Amino acid sequence: MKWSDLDDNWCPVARTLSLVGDRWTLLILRDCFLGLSKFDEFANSTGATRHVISDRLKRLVEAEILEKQAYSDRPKRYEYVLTEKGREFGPALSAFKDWGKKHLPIRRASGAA
Amino acid sequence: MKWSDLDDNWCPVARTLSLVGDRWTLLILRDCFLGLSKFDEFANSTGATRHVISDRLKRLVEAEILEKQAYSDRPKRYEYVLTEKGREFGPALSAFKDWGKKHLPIRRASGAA
DNA sequence: ACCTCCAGTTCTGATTTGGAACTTTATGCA
DNA sequence: TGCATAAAGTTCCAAATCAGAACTGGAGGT
Repeated sequence: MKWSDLDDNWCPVARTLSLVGDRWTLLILRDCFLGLSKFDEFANSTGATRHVISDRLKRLVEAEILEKQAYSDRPKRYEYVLTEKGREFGPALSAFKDWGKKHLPIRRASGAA
Repeated sequence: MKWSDLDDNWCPVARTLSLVGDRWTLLILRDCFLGLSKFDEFANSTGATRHVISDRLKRLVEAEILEKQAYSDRPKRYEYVLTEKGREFGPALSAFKDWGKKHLPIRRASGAA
């Protein structure tokens, strides 16, 4: 059973997972909702390797969840922004957020001495 | 950056992902909501290898999302059922389901000539 | 000319999967 | 007794994916 074998599954949850069913993809999406949009921002924020960021970004663009837009012409730089389809994924991330806040309280209380 | 390095992340979405952020775990959870509870049921339904099912079930029990209950004593058989914490993950799966239904219509329309 | 920034790509070794067979405990049946 | 089946895992090996770091290429800045 491979990743893509789920994309025609009878279950909509499975189909969704075939697209965004991995830690890094979901983390990148979270970043998008937080306003991040550049390659390095995703790399720094998620902690995933550049290799993975590159791969996931490609998938997300292909799935039309993100759109690649040039924000600089001369050195040709692109940023990734949510499409409408991508924005509609917000509720799913919110559900994750709510569940995490309720059931997984942070343990190592940041720097808050 | 490893799986578990996210469990103390400041972001609740990241913490949630450190637990259930992978295709198979989420698919197993979906199955639980569909009423499945046995090892082989998960294996057959998800298509994941028994090895992966075994690993994910262990994680989920450890995270108290699922509970391992004996349903037979003589051959000692166990089934996995959602805890309250696990049931509260329902909205997240629903969000995935809704998004999938709307944005990823099934393509190879089953047997429908 | 040299350093830095950004967006990727490439390389290698380690970890995780996939797929299938095997184990254990117990039942059915001939 | 002997053989087959069932459930829940475990074990093994080859293949795919990942982590980590270095490298490439275009464009400034000084």
